[in-house]
Amino acid sequence: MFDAKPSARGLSRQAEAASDAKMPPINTQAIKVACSNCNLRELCLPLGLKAEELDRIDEIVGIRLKVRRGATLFNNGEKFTALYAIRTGFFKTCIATEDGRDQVTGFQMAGEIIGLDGIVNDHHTCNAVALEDAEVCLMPFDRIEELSREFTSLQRHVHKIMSREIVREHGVMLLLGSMRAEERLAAFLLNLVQRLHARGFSQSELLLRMTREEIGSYLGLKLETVSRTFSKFVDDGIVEVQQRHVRIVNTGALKLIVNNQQSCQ
Amino acid sequence: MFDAKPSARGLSRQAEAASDAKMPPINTQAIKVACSNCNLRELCLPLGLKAEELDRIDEIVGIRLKVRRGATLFNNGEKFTALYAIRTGFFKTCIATEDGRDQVTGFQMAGEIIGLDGIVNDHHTCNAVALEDAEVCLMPFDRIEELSREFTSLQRHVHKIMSREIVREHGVMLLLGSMRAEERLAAFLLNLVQRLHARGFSQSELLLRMTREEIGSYLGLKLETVSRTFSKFVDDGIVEVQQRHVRIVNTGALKLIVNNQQSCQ
DNA sequence: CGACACCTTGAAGAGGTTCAAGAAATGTGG
DNA sequence: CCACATTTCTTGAACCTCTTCAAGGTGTCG
Repeated sequence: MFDAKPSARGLSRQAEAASDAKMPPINTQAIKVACSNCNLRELCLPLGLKAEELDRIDEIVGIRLKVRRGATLFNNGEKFTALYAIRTGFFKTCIATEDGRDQVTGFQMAGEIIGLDGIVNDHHTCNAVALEDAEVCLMPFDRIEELSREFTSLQRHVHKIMSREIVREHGVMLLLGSMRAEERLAAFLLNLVQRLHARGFSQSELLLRMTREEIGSYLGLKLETVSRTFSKFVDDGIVEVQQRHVRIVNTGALKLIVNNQQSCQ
Repeated sequence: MFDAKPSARGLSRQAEAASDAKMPPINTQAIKVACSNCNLRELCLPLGLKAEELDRIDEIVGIRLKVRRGATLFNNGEKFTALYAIRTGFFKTCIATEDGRDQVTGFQMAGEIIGLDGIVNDHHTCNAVALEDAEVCLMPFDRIEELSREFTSLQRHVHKIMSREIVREHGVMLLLGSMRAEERLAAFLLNLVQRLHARGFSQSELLLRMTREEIGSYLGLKLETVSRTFSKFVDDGIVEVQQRHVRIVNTGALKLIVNNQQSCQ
């Protein structure tokens, strides 16, 4: 609490600098693409597809959309027609109630699928907002269902994606229901860096795409608490923080914070 | 805070009295059944099936299992093979971590499906515990996938069930992330009674199948806080409580507590 | 009836929030 | 390119909600 904060020098970008846009309502641009050449294929599609199957599955993705920072991919109440695979960029999904509550339900990055919330009632129940300029592949849900009746592996894949989301949310419930502020932020950072690492980025450095307020909303904390907890971690020498640049100095300490602390239940 | 508690007389059972079992590890019994005669059909299956389709879909349910109170239907780590449709009874699902954390992720009643968490990794990631003697229909997942390749309406139904679970969990995240104790308990009671009402039970009376501790775990509160909040509601004349018997006297007040209160973010 | 699980209530304390002010970064427009 | 406005972040102090610890009450079951 009394140590001078080490300055976080030499933090490298985790991706090309996002060109900034001034919240245009929505900005999309159609491009033809093919899953077969996509380097995110292992994240989006089932493994071990035959070449012919892959060609057919390419049919799923009609067009690719660009979404500028601050723009929404879809909004609560909008008609559901498609799932979206994120090619580049970073999103948040959030729900809002009439009485002004707002809850970030997740942060999504390249290779992840958004829109699953819309299936049950044919309308989206949350907003998906790009936190940096993004590109997504639009996959009409009719086509997905059609092709997954044909290809067992695709069918299974779709089921797994939905199940994974359910399990992920169980983890968030555990976090929100039983962890204290430090544990929540530690778990959050470890989760982010692990997912980034799986995409070829650093295991220890990350550039937060979201504000303290958005982190707080996701973690069930106020932005001041997020900020204070970051400062605590810095004082303890666990991370270096410079605004949105974060370097994890002591991963083990973070893991200890998440796991070791007793109490709870 | 100073009013005498009204006694909750005349609370009727919401279902036949559960015969109590003393936590046998697992107690199952196979019975042949058919969806076509099941009065929960509208909850489990898509609407508007033709008779022939219904006959085929009957094939999904191989056997019906009995699970005694306190027994588990499946456990974390167990191989995933099937989904379960609850015919009678009441379950909780919960996850536990090595460090002793424990989180109830949901309470499930007749007509609801459990086991979706197991799809993604072929192993269950939570425990499903019967809170009263229960009967479930075992539906091998292979058969479900097979038949939903054949019947579009079943395929869509499966997708909707999974999407519904995702949306439900978003709601829990909102609750855990942004509500205070009274709001959480009010939302919980309204949700329970609404689901019971959809099954033909009273709109205002319910018999809690879970302990204060389990409610607390689900709502991210300690059991003492749950108890105190119940007492507060009783003092305010909003509900009558006698152990696990609850009568909602003023539904509007509960709704106000959930919606109106500002604060939050 | 005694043991046990569950529930209630009180008092003290901790963790997180609220309110407020100021600093740092970012974006805007001349 | 610099000055100004805006957004975002940090930090302090007071407050509040919920937790913790403790004790006693209620109900149930063998």
